[in-house]
Amino acid sequence: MRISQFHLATQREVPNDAEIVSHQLMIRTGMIRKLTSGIYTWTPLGLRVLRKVEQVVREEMNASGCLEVLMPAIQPAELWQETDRWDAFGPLLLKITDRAGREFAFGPTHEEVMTDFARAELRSYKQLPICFYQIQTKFRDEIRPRFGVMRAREFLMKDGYSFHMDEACLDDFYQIMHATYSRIFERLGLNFKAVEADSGNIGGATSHEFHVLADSGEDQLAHVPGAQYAANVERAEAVAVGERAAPTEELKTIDTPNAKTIEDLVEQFDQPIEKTIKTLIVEASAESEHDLVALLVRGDHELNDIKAEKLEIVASPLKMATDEQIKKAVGASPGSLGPLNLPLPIIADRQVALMSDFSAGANVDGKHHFGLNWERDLPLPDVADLRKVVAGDPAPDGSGEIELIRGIEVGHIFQLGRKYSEAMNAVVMDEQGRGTHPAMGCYGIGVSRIVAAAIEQNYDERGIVWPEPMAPFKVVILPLNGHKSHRVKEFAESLYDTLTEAGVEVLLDDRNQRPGVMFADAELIGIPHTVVVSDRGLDQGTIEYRPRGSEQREVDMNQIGAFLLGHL
RNA sequence: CGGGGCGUAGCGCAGCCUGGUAGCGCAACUGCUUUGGGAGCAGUAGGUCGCAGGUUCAAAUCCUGCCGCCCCGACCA
Repeated sequence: MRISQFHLATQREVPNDAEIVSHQLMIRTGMIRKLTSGIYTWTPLGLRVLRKVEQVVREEMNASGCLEVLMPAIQPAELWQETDRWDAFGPLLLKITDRAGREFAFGPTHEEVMTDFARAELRSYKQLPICFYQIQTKFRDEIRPRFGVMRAREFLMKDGYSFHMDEACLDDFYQIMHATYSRIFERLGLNFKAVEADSGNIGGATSHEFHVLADSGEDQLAHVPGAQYAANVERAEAVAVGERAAPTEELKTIDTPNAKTIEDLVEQFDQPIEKTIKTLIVEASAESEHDLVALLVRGDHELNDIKAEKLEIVASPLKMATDEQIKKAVGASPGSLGPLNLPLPIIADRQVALMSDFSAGANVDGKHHFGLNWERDLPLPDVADLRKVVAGDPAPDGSGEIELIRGIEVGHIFQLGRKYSEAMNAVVMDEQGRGTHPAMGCYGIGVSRIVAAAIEQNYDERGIVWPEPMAPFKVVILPLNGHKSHRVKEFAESLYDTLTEAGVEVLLDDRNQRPGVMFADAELIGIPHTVVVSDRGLDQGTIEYRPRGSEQREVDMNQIGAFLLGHL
């Protein structure tokens, strides 16, 4: 491609709404342009990258036996009503009405459409297992779109769905998909990690996420360096450490008029934070016959919302009680709550159950108890895993100490089970001629998000440093003063022809720009291999070769073609 | 949705407080010069000042309403 024939639209300045590096660079390189909040145009440059990712995904899915389809983006409300997700999916679902007043949604995911397809197409166990996938535009009316295509409302996603006669078969295929995903991210040249995950509102039991590792990632991951264990902190099990020591202190009630937080208590009363208890009041579930529930975590620990709302007694989604609710139920303010004489159901974190001689609010404003001990001063409440893991915690599999890192979720695989096949009555005949609801798996990859995630992981002060498999072009040729020097121009043209004929994606900068502009653009858009043709070099019989992100060197002008072909 | 901020040329901004000719940098266009790190000079073009009302002799500027966008929280590929 000649730049003069291309639409290269780089810019020096970035719009002030671009917060993170990938968003800034995608705008500066001209890969994307915003149409409106969370909705972007992919320019020719950006689309080349998007297609690269898409193609790797497609090839690996095909290689694992999956079959590509393309399903409608617009889906009728009736399908979503069958699974109760028309309402349950909430405002994330973009709803559309046609001229006849019929309701539709712009698909945020395709379980319903796929299950509908399957119930029509799949009749016999002989057709199973089978996996269909598509690469298609989705729309989720995100509460807050941000970071460019990283969290866009409209985005490109690969979603696959598999069907199986039994769980064992599903599990086997799930492992295949796990391996397929790993190959995809390896091929793309990304530093990634697969972690145990929470399955969220898609449903299902077993689930893994694939994360591109980057400090700007929105997700926190718990892993053990050098070992197997890795989980999203949302999900990571917190193991209690140690044993409960025997009481050594007397129970005392102390006036603490100025201690409204755990930090105050620690500072003003010289309490070790590991000896304090944080009492959080949340709304109870409708089935529980309570209004509120108290959750206890150690003072230096944080409540894990996901774990909490999975408890039967706790309302889901989790809702913290208001100050008024607490005042009414307990008679004290949030700064003075504790488990002793608390007129609410109580659930303690595992670690809390091992504490002794601890302090907590007295449920009277301005008073705390010190020297509290379970089973002496108050009964041990129900115990559950409630807290977020922290660095240094032992991994639940005993493999070592947990370290926390950040990642960008780019893939998610689920074992859905029979949730959708039952809800939508998809039935296939088994070997005995009995109708069976097939077990399903579901496998997503955020194709457009991968592009942004790759940049978060691969850039320097000059621009993007594409992993070679994602680069929009492999080589860029810069003829310095090519419009003045015939031999520079001719050499560049001839090299361009050689590489093009060899099937290399090569960009020729034929814009008559000054060298600085050419270098800056080549580096900004992150082309892996730059070739500089100049009079200076030709005088010495050499061509300059600059791999993006490492040292340049001179190559014999007669060898440069072969040299490049050998390096690509 | 709650809290905060911003809408002036393609992009980044000033002007608004204190009403009176709409301005700067980058980008764009023309010419000349320049050519190994985002050039210089000269010139040109480009604006319903987010929209609608109101106040006023006069509104980018003051008032009211609406719309859009961004940031902080809950959601997700």
